[in-house]
Amino acid sequence: MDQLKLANQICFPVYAASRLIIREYQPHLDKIGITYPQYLVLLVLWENDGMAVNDIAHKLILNTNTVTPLLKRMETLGLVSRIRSEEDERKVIVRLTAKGSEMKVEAAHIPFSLMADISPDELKMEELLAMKNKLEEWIEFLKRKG
Amino acid sequence: MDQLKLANQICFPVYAASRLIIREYQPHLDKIGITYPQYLVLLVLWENDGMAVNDIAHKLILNTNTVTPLLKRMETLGLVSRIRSEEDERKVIVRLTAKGSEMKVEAAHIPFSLMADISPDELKMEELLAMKNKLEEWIEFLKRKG
DNA sequence: TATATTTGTATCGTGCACGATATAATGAAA
DNA sequence: TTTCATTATATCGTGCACGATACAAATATA
Repeated sequence: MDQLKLANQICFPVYAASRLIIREYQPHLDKIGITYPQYLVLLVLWENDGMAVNDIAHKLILNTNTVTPLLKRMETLGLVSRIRSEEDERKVIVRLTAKGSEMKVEAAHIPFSLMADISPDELKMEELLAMKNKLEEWIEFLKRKG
Repeated sequence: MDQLKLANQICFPVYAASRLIIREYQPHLDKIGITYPQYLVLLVLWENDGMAVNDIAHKLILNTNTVTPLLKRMETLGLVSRIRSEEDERKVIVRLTAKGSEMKVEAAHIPFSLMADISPDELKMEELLAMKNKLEEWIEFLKRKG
């Protein structure tokens, strides 16, 4: 094997898998009218409502200049409210609306449907979990050095 | 266990890792003036010059409506030529220009630099290779069903 | 041969994703 | 308290990424 190309060989599969997985999410998310990044924001807020823009960006490892317009679109959809904090007027606090909260019920089936969609018989659950753990280890490293 | 928690999602680490890795490529690619998807197209053409748009898209698991404008930008940069095939006038054959070919020399160091950047001591080479193999197995499954 | 279907590429619109930059609020230092 | 650096968010421009759609060339079918 050509060791020189190891980096390319390891990085392309991550990039390709990411897009393929998001493609699998899409039909499920279409039914409730949101995108994958919007779904991620909802996951974060369902777990801890009322976060600042920066905290959401940090959770999702995204830049704030990606998250700000994303949240504006979600505000237009009626999923969240964006209200400037009174204690610190630099911060904008993002809260779920009733619609945004209630969408959790509609989305409850998605992780289960997804696992059925994306988990091949050849790849056992333990293998996926092992890969998840290795990726998270890797992400922590990349975040520290970035 | 709450399935709707970010930490419990298997797909988010793949999505996040993909972006973090591309961020690591960026400074290296900036030096030669291309983006990560453009670099992938060059990798494909360096290996097999003179491919149709569709074949490049298939190799990169991208839609042609992503690849067409990508190739047009690369044509503007003087990296490739796009010439309609004479045997089959539906096809557009993409070939490296002299500049595109020669860029292989400038890019030769990137896989080395990248491995130094992205490979933490905690994650051994064999573990990265094992993850690569699992991801490729997964990708094959997702491609088949998509 | 005429018609229908498939194939290959391109166009359009929307939504990320991010570097560069701007701006106001906060906090620290002189 | 004035000045300076930092923090939090927003704006702008460029480049993907993809669904929907269009269209011409090639192929299959009647």
